[in-house]
Amino acid sequence: MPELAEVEFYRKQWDLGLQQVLVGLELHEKRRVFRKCDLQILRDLSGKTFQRSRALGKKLEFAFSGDLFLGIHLGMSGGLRSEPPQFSSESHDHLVLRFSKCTLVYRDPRMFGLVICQKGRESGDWFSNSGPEILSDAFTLPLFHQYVKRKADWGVKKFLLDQAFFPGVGNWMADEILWQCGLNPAIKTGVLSEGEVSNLRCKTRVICRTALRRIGEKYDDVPKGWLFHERWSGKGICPIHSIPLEKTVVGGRTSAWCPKCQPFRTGPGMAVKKAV
DNA sequence: ACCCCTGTTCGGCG
DNA sequence: CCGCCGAACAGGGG
Repeated sequence: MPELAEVEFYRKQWDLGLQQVLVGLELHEKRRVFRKCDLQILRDLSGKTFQRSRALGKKLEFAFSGDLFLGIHLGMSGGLRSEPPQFSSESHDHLVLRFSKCTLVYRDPRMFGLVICQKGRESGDWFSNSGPEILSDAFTLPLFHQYVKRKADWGVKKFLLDQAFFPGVGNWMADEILWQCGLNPAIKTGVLSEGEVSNLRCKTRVICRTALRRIGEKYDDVPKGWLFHERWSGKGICPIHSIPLEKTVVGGRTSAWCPKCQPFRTGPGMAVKKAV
């Protein structure tokens, strides 16, 4: 489930443990999510203070005293939550952090997620990204044009899913952006008009900002009128045209799109505006 | 029962 | 050697 805003929501679930000392740690070390984790460093977290956390795209980083960092990627089905001190872990709770006032739990049934541990002043190479965050000042229009130029022969859906360019954007966000831009997911980025490129960047930022504000605060608070609500309901209907959505595999992922809002084409087009 | 999946990596193939 | 694509990972939900 977790994309940009859901990741932020889950990050906050662990805020209850901030500035507290980790008094106990339970883990199922054989599980797949620890496949890249240094278990020695992970166990060293015991007795340390949970100082701060941050998110970058779909990655989460939790900083502890002693220059220790815990990194988590939630994969397809991961989630974080806080429980009372006396909580007993359940079958998919792979990592359980005990504090005096709360218990922080990492759960992931499908185990596509990842736990990383590092020691050092810097949080290390895992928690970093080649490009700027979508909502940062560095995510400029000229930079966006460079991206488009570099991937001119990519379908725009595949383009949006590239984490190096769009950290945090996942399948549903990409579909939301394309629908609100009136762009078919299979259109090559090189074919977009100047206005469409500019609109694509703008809508991407607005949707990220709105999603962070709403979903980041309350998991299921998805803005009314968004394609999201129709995406996987048995018969998805375009909120604008009330006609069935198409479901096709584009860029390796199932995509939902409206044939009226998002007609396919192979040549230059005009910028499309839509108010949602 | 069967088919689907909001992510990422890897190996085969052209 | 490179890029694209499907498979694989593993379990839950419709």
